[in-house]
Amino acid sequence: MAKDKKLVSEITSMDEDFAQWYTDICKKAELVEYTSVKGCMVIRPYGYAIWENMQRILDGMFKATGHENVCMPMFIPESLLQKEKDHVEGFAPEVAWVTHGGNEKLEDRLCVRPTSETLFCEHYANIVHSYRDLPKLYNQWVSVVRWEKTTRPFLRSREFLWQEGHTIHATAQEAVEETERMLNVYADFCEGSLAMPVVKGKKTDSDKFAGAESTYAIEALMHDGKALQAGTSHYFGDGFAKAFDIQYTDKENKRVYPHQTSWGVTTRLIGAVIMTHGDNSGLVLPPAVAPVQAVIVPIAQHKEGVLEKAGEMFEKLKALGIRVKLDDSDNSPGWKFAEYEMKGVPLRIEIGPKDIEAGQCVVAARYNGEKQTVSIGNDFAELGELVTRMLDKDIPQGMFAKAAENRANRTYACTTLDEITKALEEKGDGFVKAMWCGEEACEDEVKEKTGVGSRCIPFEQEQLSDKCVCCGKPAKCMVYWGKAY
RNA sequence: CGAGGCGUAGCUCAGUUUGGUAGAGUGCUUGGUUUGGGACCAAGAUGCCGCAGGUUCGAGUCCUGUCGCCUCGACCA
Repeated sequence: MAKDKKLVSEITSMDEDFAQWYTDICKKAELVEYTSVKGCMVIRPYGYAIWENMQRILDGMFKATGHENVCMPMFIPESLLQKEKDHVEGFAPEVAWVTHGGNEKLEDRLCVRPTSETLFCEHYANIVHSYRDLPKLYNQWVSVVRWEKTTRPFLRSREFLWQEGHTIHATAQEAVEETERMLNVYADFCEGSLAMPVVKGKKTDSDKFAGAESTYAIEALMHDGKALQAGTSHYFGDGFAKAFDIQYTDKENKRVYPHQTSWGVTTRLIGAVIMTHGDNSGLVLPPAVAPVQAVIVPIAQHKEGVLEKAGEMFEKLKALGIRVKLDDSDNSPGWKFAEYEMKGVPLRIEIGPKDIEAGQCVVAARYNGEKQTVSIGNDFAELGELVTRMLDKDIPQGMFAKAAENRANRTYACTTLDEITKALEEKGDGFVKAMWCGEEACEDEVKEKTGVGSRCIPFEQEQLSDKCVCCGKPAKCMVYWGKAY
């Protein structure tokens, strides 16, 4: 166990300090370790447990919306990848290639999947023949490889874990509905389980997924005012179906092309949680995904009765289905406090000789540091109720409110480029809301002059003015702008 | 891929200017005292000074090359 005395760096507005703070947490909370494989991370047990919790919740949501899990191969033959033109152009610069099998050179190189649209398409072509075969609603939990030039734990690594959902539908309308449904599933997960407010919207054309007709995304704002794309959902139209020759016979006995979607979230969500909720004492985890939801710290544990009482408490909370840990190691209480704060454990319960005498214990919440004493009685009933209520309701709601407040303080509505520059300079990086004419030239100019790029066209539109923030021509929509990870 | 910075004990780093026995703090091991915010005392273990060449009587230190990591750009979930 790492017992480094030095705590994490302070969060400040400086970019480099924030980056240092972030990497400190990733390492000191024992989430990741670097490896000899360049740009790839070891996700350690504590970090992986967070991902497992995310997986469990999301998988339940996918199953509830009728999706089935499958597993596609890790390798994609070059000939298969080449079939859809936009897609291959988008991904070619960042794929890794397998050129040899044993000692033999391969005729057709194999790419290590950067995403699996092409494999799903090939499969659809084999199994979709009739309208009766549709829709197919698939998902897979795998890792993918993208040969990134620079990497950061969770936010960008050469290999990362994700889920990719792939669906195929008879009609365009059904496919669009699916794209929107899954974006909503992601948003509900982020806001409900991760206590992280997100903006739902559509990407501009220049920002679309390679091969997509339209891309939807949820965007979250981090502590330092930068935006993070937390999940995406793509509508493909029938472009892939045409490229891969997927056709079915409809009720009128005509051969037609089906419509597809894909959607994914990754271990980047762990990075999003760190940068949304973390503070100067370390990680702050939402209870829904915390590997340990409550830690019991006995005080003066060598004294008679302390460990016994703590043990009873542990069993009681465990029986309530709470992920609870009793730390009876011989580290000092102060050390334990700091350690579990670093690791973001949502609740700490202190119990010592004084408490036992008074028939109580102390419960401290990680996200706001508030302590309260609660009676333990004979069977810990009151404690069990309090802990359950805090983990299920008070803490997620409190964390969400805190994150939403931070986002509100860093969201600026602007009507001119000068206003944007001024707001960013005076108040720091954040979301900028501004009107846009829909021209790519203006999108580029805004980025060049103010430093913020388009994040998404939010579903919830506001009419800030009727003119484009850049060119002054009639505006088509309001866009969220921001610096991105 | 462009520009900067850094590689010395598990970790954070000093030592490099001016070449001369490999250092500190922290962590680790053992024993004892402690325990309501990273406790204290004592004893102990820990190094291909990133790697490869070169200069030199002698290189952590100088030269050349190389690999790796970090930050900022560009690209990206």
